Amino acid sequence: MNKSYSLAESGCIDFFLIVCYLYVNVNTLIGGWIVATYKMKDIAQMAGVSIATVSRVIHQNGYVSVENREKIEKILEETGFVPNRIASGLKKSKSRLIGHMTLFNQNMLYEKISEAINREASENGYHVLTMTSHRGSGEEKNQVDQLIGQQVDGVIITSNGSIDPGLVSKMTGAGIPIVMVERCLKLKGVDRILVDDRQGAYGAVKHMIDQGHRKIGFIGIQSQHEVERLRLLGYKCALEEAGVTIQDTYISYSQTYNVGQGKAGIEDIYNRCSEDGLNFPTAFFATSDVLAAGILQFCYEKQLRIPEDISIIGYDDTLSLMMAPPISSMALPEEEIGVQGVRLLKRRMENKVLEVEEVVVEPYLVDRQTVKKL
Amino acid sequence: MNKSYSLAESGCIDFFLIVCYLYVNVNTLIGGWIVATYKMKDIAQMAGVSIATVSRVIHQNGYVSVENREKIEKILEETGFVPNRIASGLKKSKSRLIGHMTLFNQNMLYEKISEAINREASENGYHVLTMTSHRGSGEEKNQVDQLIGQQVDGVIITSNGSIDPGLVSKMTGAGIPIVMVERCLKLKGVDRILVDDRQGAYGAVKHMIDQGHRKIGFIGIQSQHEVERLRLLGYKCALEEAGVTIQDTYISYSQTYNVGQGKAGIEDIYNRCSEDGLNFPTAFFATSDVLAAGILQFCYEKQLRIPEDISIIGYDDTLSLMMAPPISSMALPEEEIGVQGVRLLKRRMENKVLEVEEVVVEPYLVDRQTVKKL
DNA sequence: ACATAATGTGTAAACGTTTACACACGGAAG
DNA sequence: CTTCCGTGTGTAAACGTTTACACATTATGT
Repeated sequence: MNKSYSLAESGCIDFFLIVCYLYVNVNTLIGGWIVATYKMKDIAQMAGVSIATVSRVIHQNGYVSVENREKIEKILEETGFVPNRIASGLKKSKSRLIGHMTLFNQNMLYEKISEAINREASENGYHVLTMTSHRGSGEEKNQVDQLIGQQVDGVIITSNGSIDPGLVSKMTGAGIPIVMVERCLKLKGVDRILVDDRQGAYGAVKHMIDQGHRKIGFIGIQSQHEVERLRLLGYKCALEEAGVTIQDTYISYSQTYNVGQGKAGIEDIYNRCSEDGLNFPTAFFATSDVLAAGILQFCYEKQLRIPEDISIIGYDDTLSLMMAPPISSMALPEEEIGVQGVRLLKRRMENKVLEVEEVVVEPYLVDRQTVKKL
Repeated sequence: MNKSYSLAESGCIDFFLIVCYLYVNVNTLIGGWIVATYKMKDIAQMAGVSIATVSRVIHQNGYVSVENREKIEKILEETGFVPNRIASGLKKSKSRLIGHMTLFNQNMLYEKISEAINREASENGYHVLTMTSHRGSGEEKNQVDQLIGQQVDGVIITSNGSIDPGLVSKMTGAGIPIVMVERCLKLKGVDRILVDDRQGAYGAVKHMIDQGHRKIGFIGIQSQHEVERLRLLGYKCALEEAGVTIQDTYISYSQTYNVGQGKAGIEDIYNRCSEDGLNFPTAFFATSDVLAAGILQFCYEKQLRIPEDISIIGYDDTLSLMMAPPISSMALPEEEIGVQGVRLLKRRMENKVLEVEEVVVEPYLVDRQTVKKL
């Protein structure tokens, strides 16, 4: 090595690189291939400088002579050197990792939010460690330990309003900032991105009322969670505002978000209407596109046309474009949700003490003309 | 500290814990809360042993007296200690991180595969760093550097057959094992999980033929990629085998996987049939559910019933259950794809030299009775 | 009784960065 | 001709683990 070192000093960089390639960094032999990874120490040796100087070039701080800077930059380029984030993370007590806890869900909404989070994080020099759990599985406890162990700089919790608050405290207790997104818990020190679901439902139902509908069905979820309560509330507000009395017969709550339950919901309303001697609604609002899909299946069976026979508005705009026919839906600004989530987190990660923030985002109607004018 | 230390030694653990909580590990004050994180050093001090002993308890290796083991375990429990993975990663040159490179895609298929990868990784003590890129964006180059920098122990590339092979070599060159999944490139030292798409398409079309169909349409993607070639091949094989001559008029290639293109595809065939004076097909095979959704939209407009007027089989079973009506589809074993991917990777990560492996998984028909018996 | 093995514990050197500090050189200001 | 500041560079000590090694102590076999 000493010999190689002097070679490098005397300017024979290229030859030296080959020597290095063969001898310095041979970590492993895989299938006969020589595999090399460079460390700052190696770069420093090749450039004939100290590792501190290399670091100064990489981080563009401190003083480095033009001559050395160029020499080092050239070597960096040639070797494709990538600094070891683990080592720097250890020294700086920053992993530049964001944890993302989410529930697995057959819904592109969460996929889209995830995507926005990943992208925004990446643009800010962070990476995302995703932990997917399954409703009621209790996996979160272990995941929290894993995230703390990985020294994540912050955590985003997407749509998991049922997470154990104790776990969240464990993280905040470890100094990890948290942002909850879409389905949130009101917790000390936890920022929130909320969707104005009351307004979303209100807007959808208002649109139907404006088109002349008065008998409007509601297909939602029986949920302890606030978002479903708000959607029902928005529905009721719109009706009350229009002076329409609320018919329980027109309201159906399912257990979970799935097509079958959506279809069962409208069938239930259909049957109860006959029993109660009421007219079947002329329009339906579903609190999720997946439930709306169930409504469409019902219509298909009964050979009802949309919007001629039945008007529909869905929610979340994940499937509506793909349905036959494509239906109107209240879309959520997934992009904004993800981006704002990362931004809030970033502010906390970078300057510790801040007020708790709450950002409210608004759904917007994607109108595909599935509400008939009466 | 020395005073506290002697307290611990004299057995006053509980009091000592409080002292520790207040003084030893006060890292930050957030909103008035005292925040503490423990290191092995702290645990060792509390237990009055050396840090090596604590490590032996945590990793359950080496000899530790029952007395010390119990004392340490108790403290570990009480403090909720989580070892710093960054530090151990640095020492062991293992991050226990798996990189996952995937393309963003409005398709639950990738979501499901991701989910399986995350779960299987987690069960094996790994975490997943997901890097989502967008077709043709060139984001991959940077992502590869990030993954190398994070010292990931392995990388899974999902459905990105268009990744630059040079980037893959950079990773294998850095000693990182790679598994490609679903859409693969044949590259030196890269394991593959392949879907038998030829067989999948063949099976779907065979099913239609068995039900008596002879005029069968194909809605696919004009793709350089092998999977679409295989699906078309499977379609043609099934027809040839049945002695049916292949009609170009019945075949349509779209640009990308989206509903609009699916609908345009079948409209195109419809128009060309009139021009050529051919009968419209009685059945359609689509190479993706999203294209099949387009077919359903066409049928809806034309008031064609399924399967009475038109028979359909989709592919990937991501949307078919939610359509009106739910349609038959060739499902891919997403679970198996993800799990096998992680397993292959794990074998490579744990014992370096292995033959390149190729696992082929089979699609299976989910029959929802949308092929009419002729 | 003595060698040897099994058990239990602590010390200290890594791992690859970052960064405070020290030092050296030149030029400008007094 | 000092003194001081702006540049440029290297040294070495962290960061929190893991683990080889050394050293005890006790048990076992002869």
